[in-house]
Amino acid sequence: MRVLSASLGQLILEGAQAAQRAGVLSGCTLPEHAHLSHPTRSEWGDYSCALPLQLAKPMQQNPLEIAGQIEKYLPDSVLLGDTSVSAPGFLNIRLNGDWLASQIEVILGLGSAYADLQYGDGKSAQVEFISANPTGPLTVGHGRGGVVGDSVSNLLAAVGYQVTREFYYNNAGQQMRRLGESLRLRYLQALGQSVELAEDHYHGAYLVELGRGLYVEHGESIVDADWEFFKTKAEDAIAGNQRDTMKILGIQMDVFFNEYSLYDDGSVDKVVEVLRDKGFAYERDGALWFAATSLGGRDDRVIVKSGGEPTYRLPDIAYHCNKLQRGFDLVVDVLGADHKDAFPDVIRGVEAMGYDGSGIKMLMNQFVTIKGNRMSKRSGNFVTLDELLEDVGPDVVRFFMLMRAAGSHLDFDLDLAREQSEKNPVYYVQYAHARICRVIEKAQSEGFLGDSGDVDLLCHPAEHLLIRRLLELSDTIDRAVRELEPHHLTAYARDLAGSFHGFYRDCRVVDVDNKALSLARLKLVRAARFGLARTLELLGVDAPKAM
RNA sequence: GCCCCCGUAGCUCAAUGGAUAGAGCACCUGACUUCGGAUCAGGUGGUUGGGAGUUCGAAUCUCUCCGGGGGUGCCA
Repeated sequence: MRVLSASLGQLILEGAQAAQRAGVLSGCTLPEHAHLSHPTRSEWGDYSCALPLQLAKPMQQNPLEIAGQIEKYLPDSVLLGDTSVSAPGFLNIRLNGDWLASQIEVILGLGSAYADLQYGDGKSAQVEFISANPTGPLTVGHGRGGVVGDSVSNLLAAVGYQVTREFYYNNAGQQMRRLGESLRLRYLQALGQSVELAEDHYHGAYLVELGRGLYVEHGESIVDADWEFFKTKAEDAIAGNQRDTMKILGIQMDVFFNEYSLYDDGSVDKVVEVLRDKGFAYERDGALWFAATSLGGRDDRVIVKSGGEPTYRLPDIAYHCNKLQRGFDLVVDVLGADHKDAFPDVIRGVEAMGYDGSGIKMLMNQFVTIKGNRMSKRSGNFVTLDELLEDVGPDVVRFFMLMRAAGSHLDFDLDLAREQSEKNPVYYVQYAHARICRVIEKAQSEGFLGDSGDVDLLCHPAEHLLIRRLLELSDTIDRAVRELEPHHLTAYARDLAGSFHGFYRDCRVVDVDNKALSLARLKLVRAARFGLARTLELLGVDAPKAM
């Protein structure tokens, strides 16, 4: 399917070109795209375009006159219904009702993939998200990144990309030592020893439980084990817990990329070697520095500490080189706000290594608060994603996380999320789907079978609006992919559900006294089911048949 | 100090340089004895944090100030 607003914009540009050729508009350069919007008043049609206003200056002509000429020279197209011009210079378009009705058959023919696009065909994309250290349960912040990353993955697949969902398993480095030490101390506490955790240890209750568990299992036999033993115990338990949580949230990773492998296969050493050879790395104060400033960065960065241990930046660069070596056309890093500043340095590192970093995009998501409370993992004061999921369920978590632009702070409204009523926007959308299923069942029970309906009978404004909305799923997918902003889907889901509810009120579907119209409307209802189910699928939210 | 993100209705947030800035929640008033009322229709509610600038046109772009968050580690 094609993006409707883009097709209309193309027609308008063709009209402008034709008017230029006819000499009624001056021959200035036209923009590549004509932007369309939905007008606020229904008498202005389905779409309006401000192109004439933009052209007024370069053309040295009155915008209303420009709009009139473009209207006159619009090419013949089945898409176009009434057109009009309004002050101060808008060109308004109403879609052709017959064409709209005919699109129902197109949707039914294509099924739930009807709105998919093809511009990613033959390309591959990798989306890295969550990538939590195995040092504690997933937080609601990880949940946001997870839901955003998973939906972006769905969206990329919907435009044709072969998508790999990847979790960077960050299990080397100093944090893991702290984790091992923390668990060792918790175990010793379980033995009754009076030892205290240091400030930079992990204080969460989950390690207390793990420590007790180790005591129950091993007694005092591991009292002399070192931090690495405890690190492995903690890591295994926590990673398993994280995967369980992701499963509940409906996230299925394709690859768990292990940081250790970058050391094992020499990738990390290779980065050091190449950066040294190219003069992008130098020694100072016993440490190895990456000369980020020579590549436009603000500060040079340590990549190997004076003790010989790499900082996180070094394996990060190696990892991103590895992504490009695997041939991905598009790489998306879904990062929390705390990792945002490190991203440009990684890209500089990748480019210093000789790769083209332009295909690597960052999707930053701001932190999440619940009822206004900040959460911090090291202090142990946080609501886990597990707890949130148990409280309100995965559908509500996913939908709420996707209601906001990723870059906006998200204040999770627990009271609203717990509300199982009309107040909750998730149920508004799911209810529309359940209602659709019920109408279809009702129609079958009343003997409306088969697909003989004639869609030409559908000419009610509420029907037209619903069809238009269904077609706009392509626009929504296109925009969400272009901007890497999956939250457009939740807004669309509410609009589409609203259009269906409006249609349901105005247009009775199952009417034994009007079989022909009933059969036609039934087709529209089935098409609406594809649209709503697909939207919910892209969001990762269940589309229930009853609720 | 410096860098980045955010600031929009009482609350939580939308809005691709375009028309009278939109939804949901809250509050108020209504709706088919028929397909699910978890719905629908209407109302109240705004100096888009303040100020200046660019533009025919600014929530959107620029500058400045204020407020919130993040970063500025040889932590990740």
